[in-house]
Amino acid sequence: MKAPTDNPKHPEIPEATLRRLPIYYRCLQDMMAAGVVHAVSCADLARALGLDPTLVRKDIEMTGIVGKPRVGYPLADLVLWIENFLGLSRPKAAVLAGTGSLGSALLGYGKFRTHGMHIVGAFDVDSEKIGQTIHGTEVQPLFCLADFVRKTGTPLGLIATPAGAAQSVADLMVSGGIRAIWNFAPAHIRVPQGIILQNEDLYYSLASLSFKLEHRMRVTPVESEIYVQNN
Amino acid sequence: MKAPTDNPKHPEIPEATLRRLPIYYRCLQDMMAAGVVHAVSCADLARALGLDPTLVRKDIEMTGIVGKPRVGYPLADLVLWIENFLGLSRPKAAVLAGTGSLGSALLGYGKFRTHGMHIVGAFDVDSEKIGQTIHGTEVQPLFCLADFVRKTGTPLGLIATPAGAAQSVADLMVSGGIRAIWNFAPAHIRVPQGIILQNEDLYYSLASLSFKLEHRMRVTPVESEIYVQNN
DNA sequence: ACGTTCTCGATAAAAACTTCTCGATATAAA
DNA sequence: TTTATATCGAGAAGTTTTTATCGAGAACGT
Repeated sequence: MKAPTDNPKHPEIPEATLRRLPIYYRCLQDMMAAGVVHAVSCADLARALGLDPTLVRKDIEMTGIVGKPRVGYPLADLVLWIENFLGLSRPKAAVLAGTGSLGSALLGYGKFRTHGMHIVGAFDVDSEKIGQTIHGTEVQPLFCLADFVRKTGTPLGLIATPAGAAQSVADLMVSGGIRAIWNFAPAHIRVPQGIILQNEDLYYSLASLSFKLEHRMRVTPVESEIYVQNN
Repeated sequence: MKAPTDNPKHPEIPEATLRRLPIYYRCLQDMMAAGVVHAVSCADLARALGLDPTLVRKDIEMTGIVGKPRVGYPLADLVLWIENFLGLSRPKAAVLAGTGSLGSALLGYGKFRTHGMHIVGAFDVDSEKIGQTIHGTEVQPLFCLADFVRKTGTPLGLIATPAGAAQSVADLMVSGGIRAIWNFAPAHIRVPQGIILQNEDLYYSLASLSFKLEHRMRVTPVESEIYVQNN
């Protein structure tokens, strides 16, 4: 089984596909848990998720795995393949800035580890919190963040600070050489080209929901289940 | 000032635009807070967000507001207009299912009220929690949920239960006549056609982040700040 | 007052994404 | 063994979304 990343045909994965692959992944896991041992076809998966079968096939094709006509894909292989493709089995180190209620909750999410991430350091400005241990991680002073990132080579930074501090914390992370930022603060932050930024903002999400609710937007299953996520 | 919903030209707002409008909204608010009194142009906004000016103009055009050449849009008007367009100033009633750490946190988010939502009821199966008051809302038994939704006509349901309970809770909400579901449980749920469903799933989001981190995906400012959100 | 410049609004082009269609192939049935 | 059928894989067509281009109008400087 050739590593998916070696696939020479698809160096660029469409954003849309990347959003759906995790959905397939969980659905396939559920199928496996439900005792489906044999192969699974794109049509099966599409039916389970309310999507177009061709779309599912194209997405799976992107990962480079090959199926068998009339059979589909071996379920267990497919799960492992997607897991490997997304990198879920290789946890990335991450630092957390901000240890309020949200930050603490993030530290407590043990399952992150099996989903590609591992928080290795927590930082805060509050002198009361510094030195405390939250879910097994000691809180360090914020001014150590950049150095910590630099020395450990941590690629991922989580921001769970108040909105006002988000940009400066992001700058700290960038100065330490971070490669990606996952921002939970309700603030729009800017990063240099080449840094991956992903915002997790409930207010953004709520706003689009609010609009749809008022306008009784036509919502097909596809849109409602796939497209409309988390924004 | 004609209501945005009356705009006959654009009955269907693209999903992509809907994701960006809240971003503009916050940025404009920030500008106002920073003392920008006069008009703002699409170019200003685009520069502040690292987006294409034409894209911003198209999005704003969708809302139906008209600007003046060489001037732009009056800042205060534009903020109010988008607020009204998205419905943020008209809070929708919502019920919450699941009052664990996440559910409690959601009950504590006072700012939801100024962002289009107002939680009017909380539900749980845990007999220890039922009867308790969390952030001013009394927890009711889950079996009352459908009736509550029906009687009050609550349009929006939040799911913050464990994954295993998510689908059945969603079914309860649907049976009560809910119109939209905001799902925070790490589970893929299915709803009938016409029901708006929005998933807020950190694992989905983390998976795409994991992939990008491994593959050093080319990330332009646009993608990193807009497209990549919350998935 | 007049020309310059900036920005809107609209149209057109390009790109990205989804859906459709068809041939090839492996299993199952006859 | 032969035939029928379900499914993959690939290419084409259609749709949506983004980016580029252009004319018109309003403010600013001279």
